[in-house]
Amino acid sequence: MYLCPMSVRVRFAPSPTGGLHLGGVRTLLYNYLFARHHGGQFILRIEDTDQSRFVQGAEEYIFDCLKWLGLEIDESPYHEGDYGPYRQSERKPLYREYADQLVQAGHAYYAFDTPEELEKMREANKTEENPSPQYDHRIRKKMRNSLNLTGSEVDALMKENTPFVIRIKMPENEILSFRDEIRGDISFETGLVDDKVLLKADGMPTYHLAVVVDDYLMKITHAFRGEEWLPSAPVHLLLWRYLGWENQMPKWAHLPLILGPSGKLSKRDGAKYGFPVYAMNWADPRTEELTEGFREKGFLPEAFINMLAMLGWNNGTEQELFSLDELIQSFELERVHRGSAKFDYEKARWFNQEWIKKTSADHLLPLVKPFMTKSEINIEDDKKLKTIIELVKERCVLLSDFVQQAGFFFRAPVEYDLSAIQAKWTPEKKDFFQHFCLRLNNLEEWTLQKIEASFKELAEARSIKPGELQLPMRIMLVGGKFGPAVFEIAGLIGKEETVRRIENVLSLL
RNA sequence: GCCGCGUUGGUCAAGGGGUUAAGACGUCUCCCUUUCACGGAGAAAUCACGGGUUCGAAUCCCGUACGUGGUACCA
Repeated sequence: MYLCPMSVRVRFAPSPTGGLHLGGVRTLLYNYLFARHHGGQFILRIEDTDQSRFVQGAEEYIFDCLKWLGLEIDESPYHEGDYGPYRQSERKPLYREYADQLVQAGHAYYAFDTPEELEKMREANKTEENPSPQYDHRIRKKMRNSLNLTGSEVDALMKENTPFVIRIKMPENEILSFRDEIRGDISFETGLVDDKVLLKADGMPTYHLAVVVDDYLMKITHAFRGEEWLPSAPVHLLLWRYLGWENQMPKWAHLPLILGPSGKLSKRDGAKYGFPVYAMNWADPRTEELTEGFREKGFLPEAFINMLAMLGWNNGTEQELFSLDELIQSFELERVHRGSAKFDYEKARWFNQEWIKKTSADHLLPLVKPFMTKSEINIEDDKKLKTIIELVKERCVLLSDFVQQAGFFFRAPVEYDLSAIQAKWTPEKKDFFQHFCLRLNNLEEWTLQKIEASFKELAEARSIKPGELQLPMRIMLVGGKFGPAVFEIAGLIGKEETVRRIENVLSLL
């Protein structure tokens, strides 16, 4: 006998029903960080047990997200491993076997109640103080199931292919306790939990059965999921016990929720408050509704990951900026919070700004270009764009900000903030710029030093403070009150363009 | 209704019996810069409430309030 070194296997199990929202990505991220921190494996299982909710393209979307974020998967439908298949729909026959085993052992039963009968039961038992009656140990005695029917009655129903589900038989009076890695000991009274459906009438398992069977067969050691699963934990615990696998049950951790400005974060919040909720754009093929993503909004994946990781975890130091590798290195489950966190878009923007500042122009270039192209700014010279990115990146919070901050280097402004000039405009200033254009045309060396020297010389000769002329000059070159130093801009856009833009604005005044 | 989980500035949060209760975002003021940023200095702002335990409670215990989740043949 010897002890194996700890081998961690963690799974993320998205359901392909739409985009991936903040909470989902964070669960994914924490799963990933934990697995990598322990040198373990990260596997992806797809929960597509409900075919009616399955959305075309949603599975690919999940993989695209993983790719964008740079998270590698060890096993999944697309990266086969030893425990496949990894889609629940492809594992269908497996579940029936275990469900029957539970029935045989008396821990589950067949229920033939139709949706109408269930509705009737709920209606009949609904009271003022109990608006949602459960199919529990009290109610099950009055329903059409194998606990109340005789063996031959059940057989007959089966022979007629009557639709049925398999429900777990919750004990009437037991206290179940388990340990949550984040919250500590939690206990539930079994009599208060309903007889959850394990196998649906279409033969597909519910999440409850599938998660237990798959985690067992896939040898999962740690299972992290959202807090919304806490109330069904007793059902899962019982299944592990009844199936005889309790000593192989993974360690559980329930992650706190991410809240929006008013309550639970929903994709509606995005539209309402003007920030993305999904990782990447998600266009629902059924409704054609588009939900904006962080990627398209102009976030760097590094910043998105960083921001999300810090929403519910920190390493106890003042460090806030972490690369993925640093996160992997310092991530500890013990430091994940119990309380839910409210998402703050301003802080998310700050993370992105910091990441843009620390990312090289080389790396930024291919990410910025699509935003320029989208705004119909053609980039023929990548090298020039790279120089400009370096020059303006500290003024950009989102990648989309490069359009405003760098666009005027490639294309004359479409609109000019003329009011900023007109406020203090004088004939002397007009005269200054007319002469300045002449001087520029005669400048033999086009460098920012020469341009600036020429500008200041002329200003001195006319006894106008150079400072008073810089703002008009800026408006002429970029259109508004933004951008880097004016002479630097003039240097980069070239002599002809500089003169053209000045003359153009002079004609407008 | 019942059950679960939670609660440190507006937000993210450190601190887990003795602290002037860190830090960051945001806000405001000032400096730098005659643009916008970046950078620098500073300010306002917090232990949900009520009871215990203790010499001493943000910290431990019990209530209450509030928030949030579950209570589906959804995950």
